[in-house]
Amino acid sequence: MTGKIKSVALYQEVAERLRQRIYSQFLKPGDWVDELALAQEFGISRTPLREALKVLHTEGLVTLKPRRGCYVTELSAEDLDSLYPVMALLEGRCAFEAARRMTATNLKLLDEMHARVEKFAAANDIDRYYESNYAFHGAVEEMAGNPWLTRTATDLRRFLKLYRRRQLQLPGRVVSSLNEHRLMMKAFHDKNAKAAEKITHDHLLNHQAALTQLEAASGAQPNAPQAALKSDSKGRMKATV
Amino acid sequence: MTGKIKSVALYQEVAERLRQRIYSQFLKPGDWVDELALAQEFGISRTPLREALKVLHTEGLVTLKPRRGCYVTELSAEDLDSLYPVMALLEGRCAFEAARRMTATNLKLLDEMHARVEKFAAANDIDRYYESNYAFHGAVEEMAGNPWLTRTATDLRRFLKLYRRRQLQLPGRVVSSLNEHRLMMKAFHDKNAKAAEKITHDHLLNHQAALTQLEAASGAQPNAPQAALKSDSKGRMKATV
DNA sequence: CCATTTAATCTGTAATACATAATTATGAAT
DNA sequence: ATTCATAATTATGTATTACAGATTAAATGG
Repeated sequence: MTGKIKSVALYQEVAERLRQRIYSQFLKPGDWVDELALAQEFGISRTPLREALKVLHTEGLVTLKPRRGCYVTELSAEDLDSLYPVMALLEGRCAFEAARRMTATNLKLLDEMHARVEKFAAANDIDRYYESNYAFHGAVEEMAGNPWLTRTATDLRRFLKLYRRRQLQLPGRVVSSLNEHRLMMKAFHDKNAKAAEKITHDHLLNHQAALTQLEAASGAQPNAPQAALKSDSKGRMKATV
Repeated sequence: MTGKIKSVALYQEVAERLRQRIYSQFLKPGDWVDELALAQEFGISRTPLREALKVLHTEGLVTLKPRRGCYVTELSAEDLDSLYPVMALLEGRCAFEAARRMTATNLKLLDEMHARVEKFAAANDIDRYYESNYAFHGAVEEMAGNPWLTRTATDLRRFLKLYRRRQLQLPGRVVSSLNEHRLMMKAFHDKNAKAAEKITHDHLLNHQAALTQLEAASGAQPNAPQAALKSDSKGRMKATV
């Protein structure tokens, strides 16, 4: 038999397609999700579509406004200001625990993942740079060895992924981010839990600071078009941001 | 018109009834939730019942094992060991932020809530003691002023509520718990954020330690009957646990 | 008495129908 | 022509029903 066994439900496939549309910014934060149009496009009834939307809602990717339909989750500047410190707290702790429990195997794995990040950064492959970076942080969370800590951190980090494009446009941030990652790796090699925690914590806050600055530059409009910054995409900023 | 307008959906009412059954331990952790039996009992079809179960699943109260049905969420000893430190971290931070931003109004409110906890403890009203205690911690979370921190902490704390009964059976824990609350209140009065954080953090870890001890005593069976401890329910332990 | 097949039960999925809220279009009055 | 009220349309939320596939229980034969 060459045919693929359909082990996944229809609504799961639909969820995945919508997930991709959201992460690829085909559906942008704040956009209305037109049930009927999508159901017709996919040639299905509303039920599996709504089922998919519920999945995405649980993941936080989509927000259901009562009687007003479904919208791609939109984080305000205030949301980011309150979210990043929590992320910093949790990921900092993840790094602390990961450093404490670091094994030779895991260290090797992290080294490899870090190398990937470096490679894609050097190659200017912005998409794969983001993905490998995301995977790196996910790996650190796993290595903390605390399932509930991992779960909590992972759940929150998913929200930041919604602003993937935005983050990639942070001028000069890649350079300083890489630098921070190198310091993290050193802390892991040294099994210096305290240092790993602090670096990771500050890494997140630096990220937030850079985002805030970008928002201020683009006129305090969280979803404003950022074309104006394109010409600056290769610009350099002080590494502290 | 005297009749009540049905503003809530059927599945929401069902969800609430099931929530009560779970929190009242009529449905205990690990119990199978019989869809058909419940649907018949409530005189409804499976759909609104399943809809309700999905809500409870999102809250974490219920776990859906694929093709094996729906079960009341059960936390293993390992789960509690990994969950409490995360709770301690988050609630500690909540206390820190709450202390930093403490206003006269909020302080008064906390004083009142703390008084309620004291009152029900003195009156040996174990149910209302638990509820007022739960409300107190919820209030501190709110006063932290960080919506995402509040949300994360609240989401996690809901899981602990599943083991409400168990927690109430901790011998002597009420006394030391009250003492820790008094220290917390002092820290809030002093606006001593660092102290508030540490006390709250340790408060949670002490709670965990007491639970672990209880589990060890009852034979490492998380859901074993605890009748054997009843005679000890007024016993006293060292206040440090 | 155990193994294997068959029957019954339960879970998961999705199409459909309907009620109600929200939006847009229509029309009357100033 | 503009504005307000009302009617038509559209979208959302809810729930019944039906069916397919998996799991568990029962039955049959070795």
